[in-house]
Amino acid sequence: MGWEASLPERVKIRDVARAAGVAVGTVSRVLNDHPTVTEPVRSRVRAAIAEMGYERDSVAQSMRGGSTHLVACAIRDFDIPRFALFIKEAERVLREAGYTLLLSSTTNSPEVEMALLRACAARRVDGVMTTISDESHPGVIDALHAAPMPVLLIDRDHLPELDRVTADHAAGAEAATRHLLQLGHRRIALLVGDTKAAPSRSRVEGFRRALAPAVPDAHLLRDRVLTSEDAFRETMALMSLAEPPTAIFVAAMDMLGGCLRALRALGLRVGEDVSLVSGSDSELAELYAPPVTAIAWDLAEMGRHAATMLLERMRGEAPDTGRALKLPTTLVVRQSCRAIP
Amino acid sequence: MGWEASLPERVKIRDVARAAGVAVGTVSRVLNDHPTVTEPVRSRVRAAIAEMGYERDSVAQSMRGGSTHLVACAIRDFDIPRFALFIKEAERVLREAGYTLLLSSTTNSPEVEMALLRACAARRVDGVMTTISDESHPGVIDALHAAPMPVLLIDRDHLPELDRVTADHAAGAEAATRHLLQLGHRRIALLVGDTKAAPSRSRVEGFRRALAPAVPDAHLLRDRVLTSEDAFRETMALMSLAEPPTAIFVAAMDMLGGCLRALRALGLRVGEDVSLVSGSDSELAELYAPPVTAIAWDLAEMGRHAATMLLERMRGEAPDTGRALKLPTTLVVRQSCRAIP
DNA sequence: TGGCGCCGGTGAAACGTTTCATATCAAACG
DNA sequence: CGTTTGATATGAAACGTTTCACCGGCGCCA
Repeated sequence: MGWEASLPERVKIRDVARAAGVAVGTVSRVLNDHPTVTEPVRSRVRAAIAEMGYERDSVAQSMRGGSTHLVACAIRDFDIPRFALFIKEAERVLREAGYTLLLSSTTNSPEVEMALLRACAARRVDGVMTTISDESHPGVIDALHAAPMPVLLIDRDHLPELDRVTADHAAGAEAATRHLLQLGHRRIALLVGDTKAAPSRSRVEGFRRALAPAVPDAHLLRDRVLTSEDAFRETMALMSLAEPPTAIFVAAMDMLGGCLRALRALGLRVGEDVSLVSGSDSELAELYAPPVTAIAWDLAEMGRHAATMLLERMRGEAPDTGRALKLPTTLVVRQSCRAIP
Repeated sequence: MGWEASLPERVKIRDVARAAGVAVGTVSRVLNDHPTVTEPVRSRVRAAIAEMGYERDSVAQSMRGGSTHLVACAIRDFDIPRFALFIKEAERVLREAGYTLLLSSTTNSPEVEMALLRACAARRVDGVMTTISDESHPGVIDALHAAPMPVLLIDRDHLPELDRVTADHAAGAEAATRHLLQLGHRRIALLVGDTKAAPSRSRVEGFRRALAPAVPDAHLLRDRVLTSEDAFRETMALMSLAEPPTAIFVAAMDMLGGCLRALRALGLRVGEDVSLVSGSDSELAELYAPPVTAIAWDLAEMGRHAATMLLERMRGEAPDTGRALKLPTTLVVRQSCRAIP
C-alpha cells in the first residue's frame, strides 16, 4: 500500500530549513508570507519546499496557533434529502474560505448534542452550525452558551444571543392553510415533526393563525412525525377516522412520500378524494400526478448564509448580539387541492 | 457570547495534576486507563478531572500521538439525494468507533481531488473514502498511491491495490436492458454519466452485453449526463429524433426527475408513449404514476461496509492486498415499461 | 572613523499531550 | 539486617510549528 510499513518519513520544516541553509523560523516566515524576508532567501526556501515536497502539518500549526480551520455541522439526520442542498452550499463557502466541514448526526437526542459540543471543544473546532432537538433542554442550552466557539443555529430561533438562520415556516403554514380554507376545506389535518423544536411549532402556529377564530380539531393534529413510516401510519389513521379530513397538510419535512404511500394503499386519489399540501418542496411533489402544492424555500441560500454568518462571527466581524436571518417561504400552488362545496 | 472575550482559560492536564497533587504523567495514565496506577491515586485524579471539568485537548493528543481520529469522505456532489444514505451510515459507524467524519466535495475535478488528498495528509487524516472523477488521470492515481493514509474507493474498481466498495452496475444495466428487450424494445436509449468513471462505464458495458450481438445505435447512447438539466436536454433531444427510441434507460444516478420533466414537457406518457427504466431507485420512481421500474441497491449497506473496511484497514487488521466488495443490484419491475408489438 | 538605527535573519520558547527512562519505596528474601 | 525485586509515581523529552526577543552587519550621518 505504501502507507503502512515504509512510511517515507514525512518531511518537516526543519528538513526544509537545513536544505535551504536557513533557520526554521525563516522557513516559517516564508510559508506565512511575512514581509521581512529578502527575495533571494525567499526563492531559495520556495525551491527547497517544492523540491522536497514539503507540506505543512496543520496539527502542529493548530497546536501552536489555536485555530484548526474546522467547522462542524450537525443535524438530526442526513438522509433528509433536501438538507443536502444546505450542506452542499455551506461546505462550498467554507471550503473556499479555507475551512473544512466536519459532519455529524445528532440523532435527535439532547445527550448526543451535548456530547457533540464537548467533542467540538476538545477538537478545538472553530465554529459550529447545528439544529437542536429540544429547545427547552437546560443541559443543551447551557452547553450552547458554554461553548468555547461561535455556534450558529439552523432553523431554531429561541436563543437571541446566538446567530441563526431560519425559514419562515409560520408564514408558509399560514399561507398553505389559508389556501385550503379558501377552497372550502374545514376539516384539515396537520402532520408536523417534533414540537419541541421551532419549525414544527411555527407550523402549528401558522396553522392556528389561519384557522382562527376556529380552533383545530385535536384529532386532526398529529405531531412527532419524524420518519416516512410515521407519516404513513398517521395518514392511515387519519383517513380511517369516522369523519376523515378533506385535506391533509403534511408539513413535516420530507414526509410527503410516506403520506402518498398511505393514500395509495387506501386507494384514495390525491386531489379527488383528499386534498394535499406538502410542507417542503421536492421533485416528488413537482412530478407527482397530480403535482402536489408545496411550501418552498431556498435551502441552498440557507446553507450559504449560515456559512457566511459563521465565518464573519469566527473572524470577529460580527456584532456582539446574535443575528437572525429569516428566509421567506412561498406557496407553490399545483393541482393537489380541490375546491369542495 | 462567552467565547470571544472572557475565555474561561481552558483547564489543562497540568492544572488537574496540580489539583490532585500528582505529576502530569500520572494524570495522563489515568486518562488512558494504564494499569500501573493505584486505586487511591486514580480516584483522586478522577475527582479532580470531574470537579475542574477538564477535557482532553485532542489537537495536542494528535500532535504527540499521530492519530487524529478523522476520516474524510469526498464525493462529487452531496445533493445526489441517494448518497445521503451512504454518508449517514458511514458516519454512524465511524462515530461509534470514535472517529469524526470530514466531508468534502470533489466537484468532479481531478485538481480538486489531488488538492483534497494533499489537504488530508496535511491534516493527518487517518483515512479517506472517495470517488474519483477520472480513473485514468495519472496525477490522481499517483496521489492515491502516495497518500500517507489508507484510501477506500467508492464505486471505483480500477485500482486493485486499494480497498473499494462498488455496486454491480453492469449486472443491473444488463438486467434492465434484457427486461426491455424481452418486452420487444429494440430502439433503447441509454443516458449515463461520465464514462471516465466506473459506474457509467459498467452500465454501458452491461447495456452492450444485453444487446449483443446487436450493437447500440450511437445516437441513442448519451453520456456526460451529470445534472438534472443534462437529463432534461438529452431526453428532449432523443425524443425529437426522426426515429425516437421506444424506451429510455436513464441510468445516470438520480437523473430520473430531469427525464420525467422532459417527457411531461413533450406531452409523452410514460409507459404508453415511451417505456422507462431508472438506473437508481427513489421515492419518485416508486410513487410516480405509473411507478417507474428501477435498479436498486443498498446504499446504506454500502456506507456501512465502506466505513467498516476503512476502520479495519486503519487498525492494520486488513490483508496487504486491496479488498473489493461488490454489492448486488436488483431490478425492481414496476409499470413504466410496456410490451411493444 | 565611530556610533546609531535598521534590516534580515537566528535560535529558543511555547502550545498540551504521551511516553520513557529513572527514582522511590515497601515487601520479600537470603 | 542488607540487598534485590517489583510496583508506582516522577520529570523531562518529544511531537512540528509559530513567534518573539535578540543579534550581526550594513549604511548613514556626524
